Amino acid sequence: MPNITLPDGKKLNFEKKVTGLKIAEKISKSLSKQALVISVDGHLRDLNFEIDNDCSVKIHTSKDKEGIETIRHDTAHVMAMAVQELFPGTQVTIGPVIDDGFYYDFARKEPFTEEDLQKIEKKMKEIVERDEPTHREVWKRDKAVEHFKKTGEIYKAEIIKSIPKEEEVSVYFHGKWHDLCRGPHLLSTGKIGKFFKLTKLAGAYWRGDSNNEMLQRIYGTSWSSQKDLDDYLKRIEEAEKRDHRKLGKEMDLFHFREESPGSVFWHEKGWNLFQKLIEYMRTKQNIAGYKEINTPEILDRSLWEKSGHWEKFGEHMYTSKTPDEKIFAIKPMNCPGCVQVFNQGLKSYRDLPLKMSEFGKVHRYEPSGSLHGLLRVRAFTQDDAHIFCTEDQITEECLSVTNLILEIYKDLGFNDVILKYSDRPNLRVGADEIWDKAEDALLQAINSSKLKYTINKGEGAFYGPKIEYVLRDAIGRDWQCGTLQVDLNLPERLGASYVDKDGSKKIPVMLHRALFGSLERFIGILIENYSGKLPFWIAPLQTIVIPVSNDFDDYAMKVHNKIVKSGITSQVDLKNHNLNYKIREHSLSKIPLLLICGKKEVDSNTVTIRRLDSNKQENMELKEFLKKFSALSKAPSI
RNA sequence: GCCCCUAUAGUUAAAUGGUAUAACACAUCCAUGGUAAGGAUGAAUUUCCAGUUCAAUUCUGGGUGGGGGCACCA
Repeated sequence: MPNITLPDGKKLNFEKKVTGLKIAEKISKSLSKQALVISVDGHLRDLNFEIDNDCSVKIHTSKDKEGIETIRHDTAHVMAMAVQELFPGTQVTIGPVIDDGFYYDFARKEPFTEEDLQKIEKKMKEIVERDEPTHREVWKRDKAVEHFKKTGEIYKAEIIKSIPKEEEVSVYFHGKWHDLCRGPHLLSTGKIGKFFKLTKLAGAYWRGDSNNEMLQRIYGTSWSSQKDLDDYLKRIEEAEKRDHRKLGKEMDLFHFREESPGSVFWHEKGWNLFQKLIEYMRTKQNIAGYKEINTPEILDRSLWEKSGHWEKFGEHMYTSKTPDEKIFAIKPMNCPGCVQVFNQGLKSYRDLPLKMSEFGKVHRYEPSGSLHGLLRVRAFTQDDAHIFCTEDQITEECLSVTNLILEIYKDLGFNDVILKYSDRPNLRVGADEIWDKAEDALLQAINSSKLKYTINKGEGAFYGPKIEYVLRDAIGRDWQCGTLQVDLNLPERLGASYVDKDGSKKIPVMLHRALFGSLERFIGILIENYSGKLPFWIAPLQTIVIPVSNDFDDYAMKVHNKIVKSGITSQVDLKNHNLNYKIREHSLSKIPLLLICGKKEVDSNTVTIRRLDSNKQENMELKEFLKKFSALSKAPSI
C-alpha cells in the first residue's frame, strides 16, 4: 500500500491506490483547493493520476513554476477548443507553454483576424464556465494515427509518428474535445480561471522549418489572478515605453527612411553619443595594448573568394560593378582586410600577440523581415579587433578580452553578464587536435573568469569555437553583445605567417572579438536599458543653459561657451518661452542637467543646476561646476 | 524571405466615395518670466503605381516602407 513521502520528509500511508487530489485533501483543505498538478518521483502527473507504489510527491499550486505552466498549457488547450468550435475544419498542431504565456499553431486557409481573437476569448470564457472535465487515455499508436487521420488532423498524425517508440501516446479529453498531448492537465477547464488574454497573431512555419508550410499562431498569456495579469500587461506597456525606436525619434537621435532600409541616419545628438562611445572604447583599447587600424570598405571579389566569404556568405553581401566591369564587394566583415594589414612586412613571434582593432563599418544584406530599429540593421559599425597569437597564448588572450568586456559593460551600467560557449560543429575545417586545443584554451579562459556560462553544443563557427557575452538589462532582458571566436582557418587561407624562434614560418592563430558587437545595436540596448535617461558621461547632450529672461542671454552664452570649452556638450536656449516651458521641454527630452541663469547667478558668477527627475536647485560657482562636471564626463573606470 | 496587420502635417492622433480635423511642434507678434505647458495670429498634409467611379485620401489590385511574429543572425 502506497507510502507517500512529502517534500518536508513527512510520510503518509494510504490503504489503497491514491490520487494527488486525495493526498492534498489529507494534507489540508486549502491545499486541495489550490492544488493543480503533482510531481510523482519527479514526473509531473495529473491530480487524478493513480498512485499505487511508494513514492515522493510534491503538490504544485499556481505559486510554483509547474503550477502556473500547467495553467498556461490548459489555457492553450481551451483556446484550441474554442477555435475548433468557432472555426470547424481548423487543424490543431502544437501548443506549448512559453515565458509568461503560451501559443497554439493552427492550420486554416482563411487568416484569423483581430476580431476573431475577441470571439475566441469570449468562447474560451464559455468553455471555462462549462467546466468540462479532463480525462486521459493511452492509445495504441496505429489507432491514434488512424483516428487523427480520419478526423482530418493530419498534423497530429504526423506528430505521433515522431513520438519515440518507448513513449506512450496519450490523448486528453476535455469533455468531448480531445487532443494528442503529453500532459499533465488540470482536472477540468474551469480550473484555469479567467485571467488570460490573447495577445497576438503571427505566422509560423510547421516544425520551425522555412521550407514547410506556414501556420497561424495565436499567442496568449494566462495567470492565476487578475493582479498578476494586470502586472504582466503593465510590464509589457512599460517595455514599450522604452522602445529605442520611439525614444530615438522623441530625443532626436536618429531616423530611418525608405531609401535605405536598415541603415541609420544619425542626427547630431545621436552621432554625439556614437562618437563618445567610440572615443571611450578607443581609450580603453589603447590602455589594453590594441593598435587601431582602418581598412577599405570596398574590396575586390578575388579577396572574398580567397577568404571563403564569397561562397559561405555571398547571399548576404552587397556587390558593386564598376564601369569597367570589375566586381567589388562592400565588406560584410573586417577580418580579411585586417589580415592584409598583418601580412604587410615580416612578423616575428616577438610581435605576438598582436592586437589590431578597427571601428569598421560593414554592410550585410539581411532578410527584410529581420530588420528592427537599431537592433538589427544592414549597415553597422563593429568595434572589431583581431588578435594574432600563438596557440599557447589563446587562453591568456581570451581571458584579457573577457576582462576588458566586463570592465566596459560595468562602466555602462551592466553588471550581470553570462557567457555562452559554443564548441565544434559537425561541418568544420581543421584537424581535431587543433580543435581540442582551441576548445581547451577557451574553456580554461571561461573557468578562470568565474562567470556563469552555458554550453551550446555544436554551435561554433565552422572555423573555430566561440564565446558570446550576454548582458542582462534593467528590466531583465538578455542581450547578446560581445563575441570572441577562435579562428583556425582564415590566417592560412590568406597566407598569414610569422617567423618563429627557430627561424621557421608558422601560421598564427587569429581571435576575432567584438565588445559591443555593433555600435548601432549597443546604442539601442543602452537607450532601452536607461529609458533614454543615459548617465551624464555618455548622454547625447549633457547640458542646456537657460536664461531666466532675455536680459541674461549674454551671461547664458558666456556660461555655455565655457562649458563647451571644457568638453561638455551644451546648448543654450534663448527662445521666446518662459522658464517653466523650457524646463518641461528639456526634461521631457531627457537632458541630464539644466543650468538656470538669472540675476542672482550673474551677480555671483554662479549657475543653478537642475538635474533630470529632481526639482531641487543647486547653486554653484561656474568654476566649480566646470571642474566637477568635466570630471564626471569621463567613464567611471577612466 | 514567409504569414498577418499597417501607411493621413515635423510628431501623435481624428474624419470622409464630393481633396480633411485637432493637439503639440514650427513661424511672427505681444508678454520678460525664478524651476514641468503665458497669450494672439499664421503657414503646412492623405506613401507610390494602376484599376473601378461623374468623382478615390476613402473601394480593389500591385510596389515600397513600417509593425507583430516565423525563418535567418555565418
